[in-house]
Amino acid sequence: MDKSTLYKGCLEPIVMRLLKDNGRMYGYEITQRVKVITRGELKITEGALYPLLHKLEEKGVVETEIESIGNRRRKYYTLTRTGKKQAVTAMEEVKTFIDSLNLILNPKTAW
Amino acid sequence: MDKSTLYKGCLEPIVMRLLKDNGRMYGYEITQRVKVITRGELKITEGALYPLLHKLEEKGVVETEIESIGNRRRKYYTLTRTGKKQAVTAMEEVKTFIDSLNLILNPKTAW
DNA sequence: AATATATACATAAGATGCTTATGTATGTCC
DNA sequence: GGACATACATAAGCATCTTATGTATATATT
Repeated sequence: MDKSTLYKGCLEPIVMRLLKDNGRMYGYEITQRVKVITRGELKITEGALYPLLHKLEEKGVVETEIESIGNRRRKYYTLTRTGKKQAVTAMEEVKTFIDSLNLILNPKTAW
Repeated sequence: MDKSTLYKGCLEPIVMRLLKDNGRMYGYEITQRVKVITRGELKITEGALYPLLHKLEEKGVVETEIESIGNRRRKYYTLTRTGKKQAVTAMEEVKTFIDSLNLILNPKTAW
């Protein structure tokens, strides 16, 4: 099995968590942050991330701000008020999900 | 976000784990077992499970045995020798994956 | 006796969420 | 000057799931 198929569906909560913790991030920064935090285990591809960010913006979960550093531009993303609420719910859902996974995959451990 | 999207990609390791633990199971049994273990949180649909089981059989990960109880038939699945090896690897991969997820989603907790 | 629900399998169409590939452009290091 | 990093974006294609549908037997309900 391809290792990366596991994380399908988890990208959205990951992004929301990072925005919740850090307040304001740009796309490329998110990819790098995930790589560092997970010691290279999780690698977010740009082909997955950018369309997701656009979708979240359309849904009003995040809002953007473009910042220029010299001739370079960065697009910063911030959670909206609604986004912050949804982030809380999303975190609970992921927690429950991981608990369920652990119940099956680590039946002997008491989580 | 639809809650069930989270578990995309996790069905295969779940099935392998159950077969590894229980030796021999049939499809419907797997769906019920997951429901009980996770207290109703994870519901495996038959439309997802049966094609997966067939795929695993094609790949030589599992082998089947049909058993009749009265007029009813059950198709039992067992891990092959290769399947058992792959199950070990799969479990390690899922463990690493969950660890990575936790690093991002529970940054304050030391796992 | 009829109906609903549970058991048990299966497949097909469609949606979703990713990978891979490609493109543009600037900045930095050697 | 070329390689690599930074920074964005999109499109084609694939894998994995949901939803819908179908078949058939067994059991419980009314």
